Amino acid sequence: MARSALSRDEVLDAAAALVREHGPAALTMRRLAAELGTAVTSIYWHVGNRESLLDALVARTVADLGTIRPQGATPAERMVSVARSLRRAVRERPHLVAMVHERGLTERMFLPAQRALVHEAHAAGLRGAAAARAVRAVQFQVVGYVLVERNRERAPVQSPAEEELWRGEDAEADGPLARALSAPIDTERLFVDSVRALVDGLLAGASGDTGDGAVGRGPYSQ
Amino acid sequence: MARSALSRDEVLDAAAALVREHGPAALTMRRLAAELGTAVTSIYWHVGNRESLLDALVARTVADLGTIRPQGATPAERMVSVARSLRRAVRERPHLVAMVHERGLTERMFLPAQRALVHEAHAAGLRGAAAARAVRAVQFQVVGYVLVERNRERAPVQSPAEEELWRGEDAEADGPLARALSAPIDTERLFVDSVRALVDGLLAGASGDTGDGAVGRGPYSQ
DNA sequence: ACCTGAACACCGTTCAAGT
DNA sequence: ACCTGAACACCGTTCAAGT
Repeated sequence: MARSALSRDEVLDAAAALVREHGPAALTMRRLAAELGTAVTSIYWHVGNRESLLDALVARTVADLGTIRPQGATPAERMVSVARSLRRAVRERPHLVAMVHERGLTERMFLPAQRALVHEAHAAGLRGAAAARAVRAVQFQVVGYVLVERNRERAPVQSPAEEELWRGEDAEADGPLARALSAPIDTERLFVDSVRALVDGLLAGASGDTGDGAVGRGPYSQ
Repeated sequence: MARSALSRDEVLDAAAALVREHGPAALTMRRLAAELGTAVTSIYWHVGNRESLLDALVARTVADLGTIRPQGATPAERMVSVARSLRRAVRERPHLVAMVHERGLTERMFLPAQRALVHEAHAAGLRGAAAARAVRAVQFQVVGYVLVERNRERAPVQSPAEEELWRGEDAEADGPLARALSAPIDTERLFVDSVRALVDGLLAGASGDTGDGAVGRGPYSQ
């Protein structure tokens, strides 16, 4: 006997929950059916096949990450806030974002953020190619950082890695360096510091609503 | 009748070839056996199971990317050369590197490069925590860039993506910006430019064997 | 030491048949 | 319109049996 009114959204919800709680490998059509209390084939009626089920899940994640609300008093602060909220959103659904990444849609996922960055770059007084360069620089930086960070977290114990480094003549001769490199990274802080430094650098000299409207010759203002 | 002397290396070679030519999905135990002209179960004798076969493939890739020969007259040039050769190595075996990434070993893969960077940072006169910060900044930048780049290449046609952006008031009001953002990125150039800018910025003011000992006037001074 | 086929439990997917 | 079980071709893996 069938349970009543299985809907496509219900299927997607259950699939997303499965991925969230047990990882992508746990998402099999049969297990999903069991979870929903239906026959495997019902799922096919609603979502076509596994591939398009994953597509839908990925599309959903892309949409979820599409809501950007920049916060802060200055364009620089708002750009940093965009970066931070993106990073937080990614960390809340790592598996799903990994699936987005596997499907090559990471950039697509960050498009709303790109639009927000364009807006802020403009507000900061950047125009034309310089604005485009700034937006891309920040975008690459943020996306790249998050990917690297995710990777570091999933990485198994790198037993030989750290110690191997100390055997280098350079590290051996420089105690503080060795200690600094062996200490765990405060990734939150490194992230914010990097983004802020980059944004400050990119906006330096641009005229905008940053206060006094001073104009200068910044590194990227050529 | 068995073919003579199947070796573990032979299995790994065939597996790597399969991944290189047809992608990771094509690497099934049965197909691999067919490719080698042996029974499926022979493969199990040599490599244990599929998981450890993949482990071996990944370990091999990590080792392949471990040979770093910095080139250039100055520490800055040599750091950039490390970044460039890493990027090239990744692009030669995208599937295998993706497998390394999936297993969370990207950072481990870049460790030899980190050592090289430590050496050059030292040669440039950086010490202690400042040297560590510089090395990590470059490492995150390079790894992140390569990951983002790979992702962009695999991404399907982003039909709504580009046009959607132009509808933004900011982009519409700024023709050069819109054109710049719609133009394809010269990723090779953007990569080298970014790395060079970062390295210059990081090394600025440090005393080292950079030639005549002249110190740059600013992070991005050409 | 190395290889083999048979067998098991699991996949995704199709299809004719139900209501 | 929606759901079902049976069946198919494919997996990875184990194991007893060969040489």
